[in-house]
Amino acid sequence: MKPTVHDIARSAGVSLATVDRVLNDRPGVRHVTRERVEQAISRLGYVRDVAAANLAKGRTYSFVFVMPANDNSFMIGIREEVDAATYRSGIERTQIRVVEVPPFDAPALADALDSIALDKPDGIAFVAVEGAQVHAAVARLKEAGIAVVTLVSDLPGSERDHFAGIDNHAAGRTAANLLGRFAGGRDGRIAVIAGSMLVRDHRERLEGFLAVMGESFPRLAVLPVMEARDDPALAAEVVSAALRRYPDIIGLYSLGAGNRGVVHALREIAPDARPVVVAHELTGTTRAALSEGLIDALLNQDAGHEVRSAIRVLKGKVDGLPVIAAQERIRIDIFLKDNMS
Amino acid sequence: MKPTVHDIARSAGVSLATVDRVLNDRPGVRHVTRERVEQAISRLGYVRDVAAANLAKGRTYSFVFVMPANDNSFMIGIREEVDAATYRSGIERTQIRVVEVPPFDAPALADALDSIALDKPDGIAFVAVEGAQVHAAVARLKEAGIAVVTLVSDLPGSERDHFAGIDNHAAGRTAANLLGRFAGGRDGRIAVIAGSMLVRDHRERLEGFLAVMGESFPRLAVLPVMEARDDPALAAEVVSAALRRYPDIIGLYSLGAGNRGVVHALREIAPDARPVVVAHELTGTTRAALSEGLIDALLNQDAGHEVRSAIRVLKGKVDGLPVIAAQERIRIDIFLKDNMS
DNA sequence: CATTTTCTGATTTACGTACCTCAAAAACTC
DNA sequence: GAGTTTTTGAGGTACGTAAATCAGAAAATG
Repeated sequence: MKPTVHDIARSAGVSLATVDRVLNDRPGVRHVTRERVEQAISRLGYVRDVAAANLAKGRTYSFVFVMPANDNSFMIGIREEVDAATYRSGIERTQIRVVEVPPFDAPALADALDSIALDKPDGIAFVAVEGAQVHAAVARLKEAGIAVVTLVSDLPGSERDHFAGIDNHAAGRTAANLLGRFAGGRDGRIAVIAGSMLVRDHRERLEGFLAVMGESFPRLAVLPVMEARDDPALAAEVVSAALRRYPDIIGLYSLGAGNRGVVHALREIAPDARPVVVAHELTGTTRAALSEGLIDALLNQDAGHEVRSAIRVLKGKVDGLPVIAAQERIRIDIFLKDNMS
Repeated sequence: MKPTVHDIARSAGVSLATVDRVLNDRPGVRHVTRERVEQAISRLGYVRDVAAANLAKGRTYSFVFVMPANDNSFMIGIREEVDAATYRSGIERTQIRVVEVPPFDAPALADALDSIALDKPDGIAFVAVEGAQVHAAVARLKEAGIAVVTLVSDLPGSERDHFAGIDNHAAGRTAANLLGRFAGGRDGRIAVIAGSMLVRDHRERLEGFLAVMGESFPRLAVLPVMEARDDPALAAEVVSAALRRYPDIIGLYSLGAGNRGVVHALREIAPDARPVVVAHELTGTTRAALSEGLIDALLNQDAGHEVRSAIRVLKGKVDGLPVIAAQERIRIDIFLKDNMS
């Protein structure tokens, strides 16, 4: 049977109160006694029953998620996952609030962070936009003892505790690898459409993509990146324009959101003239485009995983536990039309 | 504040005992009273505190995992995950025992299942081998009220409650798609190496693979499948032999385990004569081969996910809960050298 | 209407831990 | 050795639920 605190007390020849003092790091235990207890703990292989402990503590965590008010499917998906987590978290003594901010707007984000800090939540997760104001706001949050996690897009060099998202460099490299190999040795141009170079995830994807393109597929010429602010209408426009202007585009990498527009533009083209397309994020639109053959491969980051990881890390930080890197690594999923889940 | 059973009792104007009877579906509550309580529950939005409930119940689940005594990395990985789960499960009031059986041996598996049934565990998970004896053994398990889940390889048509594994048909299709596109329009032969056509997962992969090959890549001729019983030495031999005999092999699909042997054989070949290789399962060997360029793409089923899913489902079955299909679907992961996690 | 059966209430114990108080013992200090 | 401080013990309450007992009320049965 699983040992309990009572067993420890008996085995160490001390009282329950002393075991409790050792376990919860309370003062008033002599060094030798503490060691006796610790020995008993490892001897019996005692592990604290977390469920019972939480029940006894009655602790509740309060977290705030700061999300860009984008209407693209990915961000909607993330918000849904936050909602789902919020629902479950009611069960797990966790309170989660969601705050929306204008997208791609560093000052607005910094302001939001500062105003949230006034409520003194236990932790904050946010989608980073680069900017000195944001760095400063994060520093203030940490100053106030609030756990901080970046979500989807990171803010390296800041004092955030953790980044819950994929390795976007690797994602870009993977995209290049797929696009290059799918292009099958033909020559031609490659178009790239992004949301904004202001967000780190997009920039890193581009860097990784260009690196592999240069290394492994020198016969494919990559056009200058187009930015469409993850706006479907704008994306449709710029992609259409590019495809008209350069008939020898044989590949397209859509590394941001707003794929509704990209797919729309692709549909206008004669099937045999369509480029090989690699895009990001599995949504209703992209999933359909994948089965239809408009998109050839899809890189995905699982929103649910990211949100749950962020919450786990925030809880861990609040409780002073270390992050288990292996557990919190978010994988880059690749979908072809045959393995859509 | 989160409502408790006490709040429900007060709000419904009944006693705690009655609330308990309703919640735990115990007899002795009039229909109208039951409804009053249920209304109070939904009115207050009560959710049972699972932690407290488990604490109070003190219930322990006993599960048995029946695994083939294979020494390939994938099965070792599965066993490691079972061990890890076993460790954690001590915390979660779950007892897991692992039983090994000879691989690819239906009568032995059936015998093992029967002998395990004598202990009357709450649930059994096993890697299926096809055979009438196994079907019959599963029927007996269900007869005895034991929850049954197949792991990695399924046994459709049997009375198992659930299959914790990937859609192997889709995996084969995905492999064909990747292999065909990576081959880049060249003509040539494709070799396929499997473990055994006796296990359903291998057979289904092959079917999916052949289907897409026929549909989409008619210029690639698929050689008859080679079976190596997931034995590295044997695999090395047959792959070497095939590559020697057919110099125009431009693609290889390794759909079983024993990739150590396959990689060994590939390494013997001049780099520029190497075929495009798609294999299954991310292990130490295959991971290295992927970075080295010996393998071009890897399909993977996450052993940890599968084991945890199996345990979740078993617990659910024991508690009479329905399986949440979306949550229990195991994805097919694709790894290229750039997105190894 | 009496009797049996079916409900319901009140109360208690337990699960494993946290946290509190009060008293007693042990270890120091001068 | 008296006084002070530190360490330890004993005991209790609480968390939210499960499960049991027993008595009493209500309903159904004859």
